[in-house]
This record gives sequence, C-alpha cells and structure tokens, in this order.
Amino acid sequence: MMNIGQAAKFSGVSAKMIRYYEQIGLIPKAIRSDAGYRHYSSLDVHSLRFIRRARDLGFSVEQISELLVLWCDRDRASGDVKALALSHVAGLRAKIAELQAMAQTLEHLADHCHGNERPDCPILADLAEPTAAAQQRSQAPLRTPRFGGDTPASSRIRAATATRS
Amino acid sequence: MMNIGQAAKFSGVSAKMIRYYEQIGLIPKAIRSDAGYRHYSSLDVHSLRFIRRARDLGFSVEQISELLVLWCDRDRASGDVKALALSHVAGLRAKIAELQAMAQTLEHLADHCHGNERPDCPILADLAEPTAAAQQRSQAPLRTPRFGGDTPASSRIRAATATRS
DNA sequence: TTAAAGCTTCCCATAATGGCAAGGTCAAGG
DNA sequence: CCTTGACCTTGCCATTATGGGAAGCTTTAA
Repeated sequence: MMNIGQAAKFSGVSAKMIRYYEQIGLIPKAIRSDAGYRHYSSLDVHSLRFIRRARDLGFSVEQISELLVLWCDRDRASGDVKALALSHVAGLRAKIAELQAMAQTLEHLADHCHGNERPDCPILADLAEPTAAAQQRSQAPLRTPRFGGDTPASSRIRAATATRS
Repeated sequence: MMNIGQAAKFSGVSAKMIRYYEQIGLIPKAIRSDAGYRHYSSLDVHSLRFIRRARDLGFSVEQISELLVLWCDRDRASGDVKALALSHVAGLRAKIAELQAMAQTLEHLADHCHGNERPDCPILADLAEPTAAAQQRSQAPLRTPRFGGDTPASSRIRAATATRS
C-alpha cells in the first residue's frame, strides 16, 4: 500500500491524472487512510500502467474504459479487443492522412516561395485565393476539431470495473 | 455590407467563430448598425476566407494571427512567411510520425491477435506488460497533449491588423 | 517542536468549436 | 398596424486531457 505520489511514480501517471481518472470513474475510488489519503496496491498500479500505456497508444479515455472492461473480463472474445484496436487504428490513419494532406499542400506552396526579402509570396497568395492545384482534400475536416476527437464521449464513464471490485 | 450570417455563408466561417475571432482580436471589431448588428464588407469576407483556408491547413489561430500581419504588410519578406509555413509543416510531420508509431504498434499487435471467441489476446497482454518489441518511440510524447498544441499561445492575440484599419 | 514534503479539495486555464436560451430586430404579409 | 418567422445579440455551458496554483491538513524527519 502506497500513497498517490508513489503510485504516480511507479505507474507513470501523474497524481493529478490519477485523481481525475477516479473522478470520472475510469478507475474505482481508492481506499482512504483515516486522514483521507488515498492508498494504492501494486495491483492498482498495474491498472494505472495499463491506462498509461493505452494513452501512449493514443486511445481516448472512453476507449480505455472499454479496454479495461475487456481486460477484466475473463470470458472476453479477443475479437472484441481487436475490433476496438483496429477501429482506433482506422481513426489514426484517417488523422494521419488529413495531416499529410496539409503538410503536402504547404510544402508544395513553400517550394514555390523564394523565401527571400521580396514580398511576393505564393503561400499568402494561395491563402488569399486558393488555386485548384493545391486544393486536394484538406478542406472540410468533416468531424475533426483539431485532433483527439475520435470518439464523442457519451457523458460520464462510470465503468470503474477495474481492479478493486 | 452584409450581416454576419451572410458573411458566414460567403466565407465558410460560422457566425459563431466570426464573433469568437473578433473577441480574441484575430479580426478587428466589426462596425455595427444602430441596432447592434455587425456588418461586413466583401473585404472582410476576404479576410475570413483567408482565415478559413489557413485553419484548413492546420494553422493555429496564433499562427494565423502572424500570417495576417504578414499578409497586410506590403513590405514583408516572403522568407518570413515561408519560415512560418515550414515550421508548421515540421509540427505536422512530428505529429504524423507520432501517430504513425502508434498505428504501427497497434497494427503489429493486432496482427498477432486471433480475433476470435477465445480470451487470449496479445493486445491486452501488451497493454498489461509492454514487451520491448512494440516499444518503439510511442512513449513520452514529450510535449504533445493530444495534438493541436504546437504553439503555446501567449495570452490574448490582439493583432487585429487585418482589413479595416 | 518545527520545517519540509506530501496529501486533500477546489478553482482556473488551455484550443477551437458547437449548442442553447432569452431577448431585440427586421422584413414580408395580412 | 400587427404578427410571424428569420436573423441578430449576449452569455453561459460543454467538450478533452492535462497542468497550475492556493489554502489547509498530515506525516515525517531532524
């Protein structure tokens, strides 16, 4: 049993985020000492590591909630996990394509910009009046705020089906 | 001269965002009718189109603010514009690399998952205890919330050096 | 005993966008 | 002249995941 600071250090998840995850119900409420300090077991730390790793792989908290449910379900079908993972990969690929289109368009424009002291600049010219040439599919991101938004996130997570039961 | 709805329609920027851009000082305060309605000229719409296009190319509002300054500066050096564009491209490329690392890791894991009714799943196994194999550089995004965070954004923009002067 | 380090909760901020609500305005039609 | 509907205004709330900071209590080491 350790305090939140230790759990943070061992899991790689900041204390701040651990409290946040508890608050939104991604992890169950930690047991408290008499003074109100949260206490974590190495099992809890294990869960946190899982979460950390999933975050590193770009899963949203919402998706991690689902992953945790599957993780704890001894009768899960690996197909469900795979489907979740692949749908996330699809989201990543879509985002990558979008960013690549932007980068490509910009690089194309930059290639034609002398980049000297003179004011004439095809980059600004294109921003002012887009030429069909560079118009690819960078327009209308359809449903992409700036990224990170792959899942709409229902409301409150309340899965907390993690370790402690 | 047109109302905000028309300007929105012609520029592709929502009325909501036009007000927002005005509020943060990206564009100058619109002139108002006696009743308080904002009015826009086709020149204003032109600025808004510029902004819209820049957003489509992934520039942050902060960066767009700089682009607008350059756009309006007859004595700009195209090198400054190019530098700004290329630094943004670098940010995009970095993000792309990060997402690709995630996607690749996940695809690799998914490849080894049967995806059937059985519970054994290498994806969950890896999330639980990462194996060096898939550990590439997906860890520690260094300074990347979820994306969009390329520029720290000082405080308030207050450039408003756009059209109307 | 005291100081430092750690914990708690609460509030604020981020980037860019949408939604909703209450209320004023304007134009067209009766 | 009045109503209706479309449009405008402001203001507030929500989103995602994360960090910062303050005020106050606890624990620990000296």
